[in-house]
Amino acid sequence: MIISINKRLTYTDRSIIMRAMTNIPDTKQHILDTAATLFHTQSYGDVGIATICKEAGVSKGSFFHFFPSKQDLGVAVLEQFREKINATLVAKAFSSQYPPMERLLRFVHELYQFQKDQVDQHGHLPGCPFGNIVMEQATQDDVLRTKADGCIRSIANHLRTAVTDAVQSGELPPLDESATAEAMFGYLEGIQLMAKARNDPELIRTLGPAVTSIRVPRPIQ
Amino acid sequence: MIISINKRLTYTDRSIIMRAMTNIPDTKQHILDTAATLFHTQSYGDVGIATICKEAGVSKGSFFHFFPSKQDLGVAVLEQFREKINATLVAKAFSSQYPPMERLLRFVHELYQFQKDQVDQHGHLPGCPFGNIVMEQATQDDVLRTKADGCIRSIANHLRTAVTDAVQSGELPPLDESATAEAMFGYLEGIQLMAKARNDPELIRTLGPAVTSIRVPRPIQ
DNA sequence: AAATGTATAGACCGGTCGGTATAGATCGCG
DNA sequence: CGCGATCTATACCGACCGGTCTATACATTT
Repeated sequence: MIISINKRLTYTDRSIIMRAMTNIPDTKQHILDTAATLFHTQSYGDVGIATICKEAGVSKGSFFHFFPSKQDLGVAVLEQFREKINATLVAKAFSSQYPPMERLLRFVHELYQFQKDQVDQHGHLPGCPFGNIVMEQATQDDVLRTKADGCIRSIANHLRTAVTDAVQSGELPPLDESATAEAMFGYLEGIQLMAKARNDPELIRTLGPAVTSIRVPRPIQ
Repeated sequence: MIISINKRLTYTDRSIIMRAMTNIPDTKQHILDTAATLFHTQSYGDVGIATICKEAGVSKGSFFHFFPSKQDLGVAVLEQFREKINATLVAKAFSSQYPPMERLLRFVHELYQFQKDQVDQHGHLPGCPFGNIVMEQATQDDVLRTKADGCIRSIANHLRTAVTDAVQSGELPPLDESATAEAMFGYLEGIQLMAKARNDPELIRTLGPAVTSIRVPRPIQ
């Protein structure tokens, strides 16, 4: 494709050039990505719309054209995190080619790498994007709370599959599979929280593997 | 004690009467208690100083007379939570009169009751005061992060004693006692987080007891 | 009684918050 | 070309933010 440099560039031209040069997709997606990073590395409450706009190089008019409110942006950011985490960390770890319990250990390793990379990049361990929103906004904003809860359930569901497979293969004794998967996910949230409190990803590496020791027995009849 | 009602009441007189009549201690403590409730039931970031003053029936001048900044107040609130939780939930559960592992189950029950009472009172499950601050402020404010981390370690230390006792008594096999205690505490943080995400304290009751299944093996030499 | 320290009250500060209004630029489409 | 839809830019809004300042009331010390 050739774009003449003699004519005055239209928005479309600039958009095409931007996309080709910087891999920045359309404005809405760019706002979304910028907000996701800022919300995760700082926090939802402490990052204002003006900051997001400045960081994304976008005007407030554009922002409110695509997102009717900050809350809508927050929900969209959560949904994008869910998709991205399911497509990367979860997909890598929960492949059925690995024995069920090994999947859990691989997931722990993915979490460790993820948080460690963030520390190396930003100097702070950001923790879980969903856990952060829950702790910060659950008592204030029911929409965000419900959305974050949905994201948590979505990811925890992959754990449940692994637990079910492990029981079937005999790697785990009979137990309450759903509850055990939830307990395991809770454990991973908790050690990410403690790692964030210390700003030290090593805690995930040392304590993470113990996720395989968690067992919630079947309710007695 | 008798206070004459004929003379004009001094501040000290009124203070004495107030304390006797309303059980409200001195102003600083009252601000602290009000802020603790607001921070816990809402969040640190979303509760302003003006709100705290109004709720406590205190002027801004008084506030800044006792607390040089919101951050200092935050640290004081965390410290008070640490003392209060150690004096109540922890003290009730971790009495050496109970077998070590029973202490853990009792602590879970205390956590359940605590969060359930909050739900009944305020309609929302507030979660752990330290975990909330960590998730919200750890990447922004190193002072608050460090203080919250200290509070977490302080409480986790009681878990470690129980784990050590359990290993000694044979209730638990040999394992990394400190790491296991940390893992257990992380687990409890995690299920409180998930309970907050669902606004449902029952999750603590059903998943909590599995804390006794967590084991971090001793590092191989 | 004077002086000093402690506590309280509230107006006030610059800055930021989420969100709106309006005008203009650019788009696809007829 | 012209028209309506889409998108961008920015000034602006009232509310609130953490924090300062000044004035005053009272207690304590001398």
